[in-house]
Amino acid sequence: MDTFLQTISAVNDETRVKILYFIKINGEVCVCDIENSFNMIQSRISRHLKILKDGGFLRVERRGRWAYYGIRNPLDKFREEILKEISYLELEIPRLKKGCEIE
Amino acid sequence: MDTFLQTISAVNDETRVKILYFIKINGEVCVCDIENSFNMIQSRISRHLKILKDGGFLRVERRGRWAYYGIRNPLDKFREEILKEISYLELEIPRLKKGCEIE
DNA sequence: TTATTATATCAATATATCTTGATATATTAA
DNA sequence: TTAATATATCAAGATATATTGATATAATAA
Repeated sequence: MDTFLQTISAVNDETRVKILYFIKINGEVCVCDIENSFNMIQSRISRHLKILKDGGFLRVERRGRWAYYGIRNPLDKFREEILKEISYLELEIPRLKKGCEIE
Repeated sequence: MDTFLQTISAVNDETRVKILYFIKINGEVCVCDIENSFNMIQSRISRHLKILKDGGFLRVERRGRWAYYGIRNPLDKFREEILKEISYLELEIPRLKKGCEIE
C-alpha cells in the first residue's frame, strides 16, 4: 500500500505533473534547467524532483556539480500508464531554457 | 489536468483505496454496509464515497432510502489500470457485514 | 402526522502537504 | 585555500485534506 500511495501522491500535484511531462519531452535535464524553464525557486524544484524520484518515476545521475534527472528506464507498466495518461493531457509546458553557466 | 488530479487524488488515501477494493470485491453495497464493515462513522464513509464517485470510480443508485454504490461500468482504461494495480496489493479488507435493518 | 432510518453536508479541529527563504554540502574555478 | 556554482535539506508559515460530531434531507413505518 505504501509504495502505491507514494506513486500516486507523486503525481497528485499539478507542478510535479508538469515537471514530469517536461522531463519526458526534453529527456535528461538538470535541476537548474527546470528552475530556469519553470521560473521557480531551486528548493521548490529540488523537493518536487525528490518526490518524483521516490515515487519511482525519475532516476538521477550526478555528473560534476550537476544532477541530471530523467525518466527511469525501464519503467513498470503502472507508472508507464500514468505517464501515458499525462501525455494525453497535452499540457502546456515551458520551453527548455538552459539555466547553468557551463554544461 | 483537473480531471486527472481528481482521479488521482481519489485514490491518494488509504481508506478510499480500501473502500474501493471492498466494493470491487463485494459488488454493489450500500453506505451502511461499508459503515458497518469498516466500523467507521457514517459521515466519514459518505464523504469518501463522494470523492470516489467524483473521481470517476463509482456510480451510485438510490433505491428507497438506500444509496447503492458500485464500480462504474464501463470504466475507462486508466481507472481500470489503477483498479488493477490496487488488486495487486492484495489488501486485507474487512468481511462484508450488512449494516441496514431491512434490505 | 410523527418517528425512525439512511444518507449527505456543514463547521471545527487535526493532520498533511506545499512554498519560501535560509542554510548545508559538494564540486569546480581562481 | 578561498570563492562561486549547483543541489539538497530544514524550519516556518500557508494551504489543503481528513476526521469528527452536529445537523439537514428524504424515504419509509407507525
